Amino acid sequence: MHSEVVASRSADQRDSTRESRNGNSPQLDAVSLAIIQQLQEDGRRPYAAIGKAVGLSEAAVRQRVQKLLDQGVMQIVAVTDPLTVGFRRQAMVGINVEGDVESIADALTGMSEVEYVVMTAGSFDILAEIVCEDDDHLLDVINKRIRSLPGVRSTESFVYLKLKKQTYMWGTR
Amino acid sequence: MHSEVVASRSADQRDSTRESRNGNSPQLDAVSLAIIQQLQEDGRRPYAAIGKAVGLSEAAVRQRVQKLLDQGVMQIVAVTDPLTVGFRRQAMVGINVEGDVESIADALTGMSEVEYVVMTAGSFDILAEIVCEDDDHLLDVINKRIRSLPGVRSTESFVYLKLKKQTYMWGTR
DNA sequence: CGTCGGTTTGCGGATTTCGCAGAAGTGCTT
DNA sequence: AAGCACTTCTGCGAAATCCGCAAACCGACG
Repeated sequence: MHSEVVASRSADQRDSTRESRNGNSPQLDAVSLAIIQQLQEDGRRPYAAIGKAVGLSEAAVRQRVQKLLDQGVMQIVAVTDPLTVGFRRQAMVGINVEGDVESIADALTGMSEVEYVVMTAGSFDILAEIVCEDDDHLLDVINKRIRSLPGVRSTESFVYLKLKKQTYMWGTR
Repeated sequence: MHSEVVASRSADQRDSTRESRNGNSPQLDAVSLAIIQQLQEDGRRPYAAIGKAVGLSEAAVRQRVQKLLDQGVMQIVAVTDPLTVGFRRQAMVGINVEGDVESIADALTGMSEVEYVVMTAGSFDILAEIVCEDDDHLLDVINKRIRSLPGVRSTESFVYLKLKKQTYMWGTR
């Protein structure tokens, strides 16, 4: 059917991307990257359409997507502005830690109200995004649960007023 | 078929959630919220399965999902850890503004390297997440493009070292 | 009471997903 | 070079899903 596409692809695209120095990250070739890109535009795009776009059979796309999902490289989900969906209070919290930063980060990861945790360089060791239903809940999470973690030296909160942009399009520039 | 489910639902769930004080946000009833919740667990879950879970026919779920998509209330996309996908440098940038904060936020929104923009209360007026390929690119975006915006008083950068958590499960506690 | 707009439902037909067996490609060993 | 283990890709047929549409339903309003 589209055999000429397959033939023209296999030689060049296959291993053009080098696996990163990041130890745990599974190496992604250009085809998987292209598949991810397709699914970043529309998470429900049919496998056949993706296959046509990247030069692979429907079944091959399906297998690759399943593997990417299993490996945790990507997830296909609905995303919303939490404000729209009834979570009225959100905040980014900058945290300074003494001792092991990663163990604190892991503790934050375990909290259901914490949506996003990243270790950073700069005047904060950790940034964590908190999503709550109301002020009381937010106050409780920040003051009781986070500040009380042993090793947390200080925190600074930035309450969200308005979400202006939220994209998932990297690679599609 | 599942008429008893429909019957039991229509009376109670329909308009149990109040529309928010947020002017532009389309009011979401409990059923749409439940649909979103299903799609946050798996963006490719079949409409029929969602219908069974929320007590609606397959066609009704399909129409609601389409409307939520059209209205921009939610989007169904693949999300990844950018580090895994070859974007080696990311940073959160805190920005202080003199004058109109929103116009600066809009300017940031227009930059393709900016993934996330939120207006905040606290010692920053805006938080923006930047995704770049390398150090040069990141430096360029922060120093040349952001700091040069008229009205930007100061910026502070937090370069990402390691992403620890990234979830889209609000509502599913 | 009638009707008007918005939603839901129940279909058939087109499309997509799924599982599987065989072919093809890769790397390693002899 | 040939053999072998392993992974990936392809090409189906069957099952499930998606999609469009017309009719039914429902609350609101005159």
